[in-house]
Amino acid sequence: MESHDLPPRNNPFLFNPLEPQEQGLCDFDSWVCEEEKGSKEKRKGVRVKKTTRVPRFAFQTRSADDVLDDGYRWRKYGQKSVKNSTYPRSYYRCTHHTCNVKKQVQRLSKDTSIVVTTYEGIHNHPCEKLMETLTPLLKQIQFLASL
DNA sequence: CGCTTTTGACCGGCGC
DNA sequence: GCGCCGGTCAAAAGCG
Repeated sequence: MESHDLPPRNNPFLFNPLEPQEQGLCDFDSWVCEEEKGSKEKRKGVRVKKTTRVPRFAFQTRSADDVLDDGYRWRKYGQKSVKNSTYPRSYYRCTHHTCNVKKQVQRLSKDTSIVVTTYEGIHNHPCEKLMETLTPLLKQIQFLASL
């Protein structure tokens, strides 16, 4: 475990990180975006399965910490070791009921200090954690401003 | 006590 | 059809 050259929780709060112009704000070394995963488009006989157009995007960051705090709450639901990688890949899901955003975290075997995070889907709810931390501050600001 | 993580089982797709 | 591979489930353990 070497020292990461990035602070652990320096992620900006991005609601939709698909904006390319936003990437200057974040610490992502690189990022990839796929519009859809067309794997489920296969038609079996009569019925054409609903085209699951799930936006996916991945980025990799240089961090000693596997799970970087992006402001959402994630529940881990699986972990698998993949081929060509000495390290396992972890699967997380957003804990919000109405929100089934998934992400998977994988550490490169080549470079241990790099973590690849792949998001799948877009959050359909505001970031609670941001609001959580912001609300008391806003109240305090309002209180001070009323003096 | 309610949430999380852990971990092996299970399952579906794909190549042979 | 079979076996590998990757993704998910779910039961039990763990933790604040």
